[in-house]
Amino acid sequence: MKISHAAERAGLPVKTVRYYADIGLVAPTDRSASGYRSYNQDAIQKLIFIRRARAFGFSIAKCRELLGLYVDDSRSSADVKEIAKRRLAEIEEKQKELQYLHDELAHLITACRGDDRPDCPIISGLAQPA
Amino acid sequence: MKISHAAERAGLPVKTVRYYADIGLVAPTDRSASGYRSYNQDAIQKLIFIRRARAFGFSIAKCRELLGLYVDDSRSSADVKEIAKRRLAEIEEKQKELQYLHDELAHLITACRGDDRPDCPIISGLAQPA
DNA sequence: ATAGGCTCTCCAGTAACTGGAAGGTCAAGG
DNA sequence: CCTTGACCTTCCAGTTACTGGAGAGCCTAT
Repeated sequence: MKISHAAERAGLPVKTVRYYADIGLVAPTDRSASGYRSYNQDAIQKLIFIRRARAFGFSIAKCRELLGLYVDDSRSSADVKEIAKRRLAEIEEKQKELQYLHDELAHLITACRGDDRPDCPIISGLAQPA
Repeated sequence: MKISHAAERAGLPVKTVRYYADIGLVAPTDRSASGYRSYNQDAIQKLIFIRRARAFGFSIAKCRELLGLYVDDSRSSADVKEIAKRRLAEIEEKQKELQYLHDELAHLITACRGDDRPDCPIISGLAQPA
């Protein structure tokens, strides 16, 4: 299967698939005589795996690690769970941070009349060193 | 005030202050004979403003825009409120997204025994095209 | 005079692609 | 057989917002 077909199957842009090949994340199964990348079902499955892991916010480095575990039938589920739990903790951290931002910004917005007068609590709020 | 002092006052790394000068976001008040950047209170206030806006997740481009409104005494508070509201909407969007990720990942983690056996719902969950 | 702690500029690298240019390949249609 | 158009290739540059480092100049104190 040529790259555009594989990319479509995997739900990724062609450029990205090529990029993943370049960085050695998912190598094409082989190359045609004319140099075209060729992907088999197995490689496409890896691309799908990566797309999903990326959608979960795993970095390329973590994806590489996860892919290693994915192809290793003998790895323990504990290894995977550990990585996933750490990622979950990061997500929760980010959630807290966003919640804080949300509340503070919402507060400023509420305080701002939003009319055509110049005085604005949002601007002055941002100007506070805090 | 030389750059390290100004940076400290503003709560920013020196490198960042220099960077902001390079991209024309906050220019130093002037330069000493030997070429050292010099910042007055006004410039430091702008740096603080930028730091705060950045902490709220405003892009440099938005910061530039906000800074324009900050220094413009005649701008209407509605202009500012509009930008802030859009940012708030982005934050809320991100929150929803994170919540979804969180729940899906938490679900996979719960389903995984995390022992030394190889079968792992996290891995197989990631391998689903979904 | 020299040591240290500043400061300067410029270059490169980060993460994960994305866009574009220049050129090769391949199947179909005329 | 030739051309057209859709593919494919490589390579280079740009994105965001810095950050690190090299090499060199400046300034103050001892």
